[in-house]
Amino acid sequence: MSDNQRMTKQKRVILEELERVRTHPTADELYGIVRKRIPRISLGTVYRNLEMLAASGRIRTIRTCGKQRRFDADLSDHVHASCIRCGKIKDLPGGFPIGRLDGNLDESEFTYIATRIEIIGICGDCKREEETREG
Amino acid sequence: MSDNQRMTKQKRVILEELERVRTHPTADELYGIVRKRIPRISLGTVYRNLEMLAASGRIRTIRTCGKQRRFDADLSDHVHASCIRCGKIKDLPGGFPIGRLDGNLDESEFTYIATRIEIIGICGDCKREEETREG
DNA sequence: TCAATAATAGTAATAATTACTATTATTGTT
DNA sequence: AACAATAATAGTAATTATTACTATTATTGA
Repeated sequence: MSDNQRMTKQKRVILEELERVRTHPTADELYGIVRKRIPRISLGTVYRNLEMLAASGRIRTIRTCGKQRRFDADLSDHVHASCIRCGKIKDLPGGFPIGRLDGNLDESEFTYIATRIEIIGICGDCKREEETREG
Repeated sequence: MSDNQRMTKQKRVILEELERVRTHPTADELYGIVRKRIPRISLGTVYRNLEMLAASGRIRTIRTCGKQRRFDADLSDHVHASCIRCGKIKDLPGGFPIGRLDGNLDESEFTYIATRIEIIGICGDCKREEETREG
């Protein structure tokens, strides 16, 4: 880290595990994963590190469906498919279909950082669950 | 309402005010607005009605930056510009630059509802505030 | 090795949202 | 217009995600 952040064991493992999974986990899902390697880590540490990693641009946070924030270590442009039922997010293959979408932006009034594209819908698991419930 | 929802005075005023403003308010911002017309309305009623209106497809909910959900009565395809500092969301003029972005979707595994596009950045107000703070 | 201090674990606090309940208002029917 | 059924309300309590706090521990540059 070039800023004054220290690379602790906790931060390294959190980042490693976030990079490994492709599920865009919530903080407590990641907490569950990381605890297998650092059993005494606390949820607050997971939150704090995710916050720091996001602030330094190392990971991204996602808010779409569901009430929990999610995290993504993949910084490349890609499209997310979010389920309105369970809140889970999957990556869509095929990369980013458009470039910087700031043609209509008044740059003096809005400083551009990034473009986000997502597909909203219902994932297969939730769909099947609804179908069995309805008969 | 064609479903079994009743059109109460509260619901009507909430919808009217949400349609009037163009700021994509949070539930409690809207609560403040609606209270001018219905002083004894409760915040829970605002939440419940926004929930019902969203469920019946009459409005949309937005989660991007900031920890509060926001609401939008404009169902037409349009791009949002979200500020990572204050969480406020503005509409970008110029309509929707791409169509249904589901070319890469496996329809059997994900039921398409909508495409959302947003620009992430820092709004003019927050930018100016940062500049004065830094000198 | 060591001093400075960033980060930790554990816990308490905060804030957004949801649930609960007795009462009120809407709506389809008469 | 009055009525019965019941959806929705106000007010409040509960829940849940996230953040703040604090004494202790671990990292890092010298």
